[in-house]
Amino acid sequence: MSPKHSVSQDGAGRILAAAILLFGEHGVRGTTLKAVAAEANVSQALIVHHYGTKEGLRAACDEYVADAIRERKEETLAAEPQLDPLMALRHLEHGRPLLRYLIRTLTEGGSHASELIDGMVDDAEHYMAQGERDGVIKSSEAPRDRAALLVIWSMGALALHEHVERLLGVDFLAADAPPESLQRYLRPAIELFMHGLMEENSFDSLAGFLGDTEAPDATKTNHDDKK
Amino acid sequence: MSPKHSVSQDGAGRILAAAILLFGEHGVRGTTLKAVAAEANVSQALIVHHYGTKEGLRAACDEYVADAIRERKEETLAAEPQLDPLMALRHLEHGRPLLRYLIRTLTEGGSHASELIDGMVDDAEHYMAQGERDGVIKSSEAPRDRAALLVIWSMGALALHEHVERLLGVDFLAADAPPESLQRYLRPAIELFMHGLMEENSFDSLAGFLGDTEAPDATKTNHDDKK
DNA sequence: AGACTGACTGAATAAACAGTCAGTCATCAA
DNA sequence: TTGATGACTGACTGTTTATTCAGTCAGTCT
Repeated sequence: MSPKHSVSQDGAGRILAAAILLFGEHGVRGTTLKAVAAEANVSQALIVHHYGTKEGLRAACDEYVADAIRERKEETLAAEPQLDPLMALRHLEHGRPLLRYLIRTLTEGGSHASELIDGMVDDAEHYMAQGERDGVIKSSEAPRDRAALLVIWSMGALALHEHVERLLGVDFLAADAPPESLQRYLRPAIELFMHGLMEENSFDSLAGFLGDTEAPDATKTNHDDKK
Repeated sequence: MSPKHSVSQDGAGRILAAAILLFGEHGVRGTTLKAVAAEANVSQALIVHHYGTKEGLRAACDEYVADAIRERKEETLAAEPQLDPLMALRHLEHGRPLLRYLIRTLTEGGSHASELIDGMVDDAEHYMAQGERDGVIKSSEAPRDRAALLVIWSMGALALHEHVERLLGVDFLAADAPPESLQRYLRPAIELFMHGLMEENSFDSLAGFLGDTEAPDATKTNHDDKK
C-alpha cells in the first residue's frame, strides 16, 4: 500500500529502477525479465519472487512513477503557478528514466496516465481562471477546453521529444539543464501566447474550418458505428 | 522500387494491409507473424516469401505509409494552404489503420517519420511566410522555430489522440467524420491563434522564463555535449 | 510436351520467453 | 541450538517466436 518513496539499493528497489529504465527505453514488450535482472544485478527468479509476474512488475512501476510525480507536484504546486506542466515535470528526481516511462504510458494508454493528465487539466484550468481574475490571462469562450488543449500540446510535445530535439535543439528529458536551454521552444510559444498567430482581420478565411461560424451544433449528427 | 499505390487483394497486398493494421494497433513487437498471417488469410510462410523477415515487412509498411501520405500531400497541397497538418492527414485513404501506424513510428522513432515531420515544418514555414506577405499572419522573431512548434503541437496532439478524445470528445482517427466534429479542438486553438492567451501588459511575469528578457544570445554559450 | 517461374503451404527447428521449483544462506526470535 | 522467515539463486519447463525447409500447384514461355 505504501511504496517506498525513493528507489533503494536492495534487490526489490534495484529491480524497480531497472524496470522503469528498460520499460521506458524499449517498451514493456521489448524488455525481457532477463534484461531487467541483468540491469539490476539480480537473478531472474528474484523478480518473480518480489513482483509475481511481469504484469505485476509493470503495475509496481506505474505506481512508483505516479507517486513520484504526485509528490513532486505537491511540492511545486504551492511555490508558483506553472505556465506549463512540462516545467514541473522536468525537475523530477530520477528525471530521464522516469520521464521516458511516463511517455510510454502516455501514448500506450493506461488509467494512471489518464488520471495524471486530467489532474494537469484541472490545475491549468484553475491557474488560468486565477490569472483571468488577476488580469493577465485573457478570457475564453471555453476555458476548460482551452486548458485541455494547452496541456495536450505540452504533453504531446513531450511525447515527440525526439523531434523537438532535432528541430529545436531542446532536450526535454535533460532534468538538470538550465531553463535557458528551453529558449527555442519557449520563445515562439510565448510569442504565440502573447500576440497570437493571425491578424485580427483575417477571421473570414478561417470561418470555414468550423462549418458554422458560431453555432456549436449542426443539423446532422452522424452516429457512425464503425465496422 | 515502385510500390503499388493501393493495397490490392493478392497475398502480398493483404499481408501489407494486415501488418499496417496490427503493427499500428499493438506495435511491431506486440504483433506476431502468425497474427499477421491469420489477419491476411495466408500462411505464415508466405509473409517470409514476400518480405524476407519481420523487419523487411516493417520496412515495407513504412514505405507504403510514407508513400500514401506523400501522395495525399501532393493532392491537397495545390488546393489550399492547410492551417494544420492534421487536417491533411485526416483524409487519408485507409485512414484509421494508417494513422495508427503513423503514430507508432512518430513516437518510436524512425527516419521515415523524421523526414515526414521535417517536410511538414517546411510546408508550414512556407505557408506562414506567404500568409505574412498577405497580411493574415503575424510576423515572428523566429519563423522557422514557430513553424516547428506548431507542427509539433499538432502531431503531438495526434499522438495523444486517446486523451484528446477523452477530454474534448474529438476523434482524430475518424477519417470520415465531418469537420464540425473537430470543433472543441479547433475552437480554443483558433481562439489562441487569433487573440493569444495573455494580456499584453503581463510580459514581466514571463520574462523570467527566458533568462534574459530580449537578447537571444547570452554571455555564456553553453555547449553541453550531453553524457 | 517439357522446362521453368513464382505464389503458396505444412511441418520442422532453434532460440527466446515468462514463469516454476527445490533449495541455499543470512537473520532473528525462542 | 533450534527453527522459522524471507531474500535470493541456478537449473528447469512448456510455450511462443521468427525463420527454414522441402515441397505442391497454376500458369507461361520454348
